[in-house]
Amino acid sequence: MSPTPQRTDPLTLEVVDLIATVVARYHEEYEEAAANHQLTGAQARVLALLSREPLPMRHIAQQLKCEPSNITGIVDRLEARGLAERRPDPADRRIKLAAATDEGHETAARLRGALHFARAPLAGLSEAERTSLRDLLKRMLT
Amino acid sequence: MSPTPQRTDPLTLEVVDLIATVVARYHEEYEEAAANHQLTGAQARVLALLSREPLPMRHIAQQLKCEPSNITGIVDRLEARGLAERRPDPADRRIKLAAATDEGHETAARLRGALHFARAPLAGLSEAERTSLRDLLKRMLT
DNA sequence: CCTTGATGTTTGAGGTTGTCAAGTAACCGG
DNA sequence: CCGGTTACTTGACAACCTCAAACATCAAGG
Repeated sequence: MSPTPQRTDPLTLEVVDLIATVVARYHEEYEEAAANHQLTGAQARVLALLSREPLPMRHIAQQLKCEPSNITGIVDRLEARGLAERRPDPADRRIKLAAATDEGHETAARLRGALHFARAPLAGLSEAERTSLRDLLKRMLT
Repeated sequence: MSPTPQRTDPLTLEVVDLIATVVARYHEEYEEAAANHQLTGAQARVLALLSREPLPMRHIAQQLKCEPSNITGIVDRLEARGLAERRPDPADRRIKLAAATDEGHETAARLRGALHFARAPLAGLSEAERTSLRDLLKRMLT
């Protein structure tokens, strides 16, 4: 479908494999941390967004790359648990702003802490190594 | 919950953020590649496993870290599409070996190709950089 | 003002993924 | 051959996700 040259040398394949492993482990730990707080992965992701600032439903859907109607259900469940609430947008009555409640903010903060712990493998690297890793990842992300 | 020292310096947080971005992008592209072949992410992951070798249902569940009963449905759908089939294990009649059909192997191969393309950002790195990245990732994964 | 079109959210149907508990079939050790 | 374990499937249920349709609201033009 494309004449783009692709790297298939052993080194690249090895790096691709390592990245796949990192991705898999990251996901496991994220889901586990969410489950420890009685949340699903999707609920945890939405709550993390809302803990930064209230957002219109549509914006949440864009961030999560899914349909807005999907967000309705997720926020419903967060609301039923008292972790989020819907507020009117003073400037546009069509919009509903989803916002974290006090309890939601607390839960989000605990989750963030758990994630830092989950990401602890970085602790095995020296500062110079972390700098190097940062620069390489930055370049990879163009 | 734990006295483990946690790194919260700006550099570590930056790396954590970059990894989160890599994870998110990797996932998007994987789901997109799967969708291009009329597969869900879970189906693509199972098919990728089966394209390497036939596996007992239980082993698939262990690799995917889910319940075996979940695999039943996924293999059912792959089988309905003619991409996989169930074979008896000659040594143990309790076991059903899920295996990719010819068409399944072809689909898996096309998927792999699409993924290599999706992972192309690595192409922006020199060989020395890829080596460095490989070693850092290896160390991160202990 | 009022109509027309676009936007934001929700609802309902339907499919996939996931869990758990129960059931069936087959292996294995005593 | 019996009892316990193992492998898979089934059924019930919840969450996630998409799509199409409905509804309210906004915004612009006649």
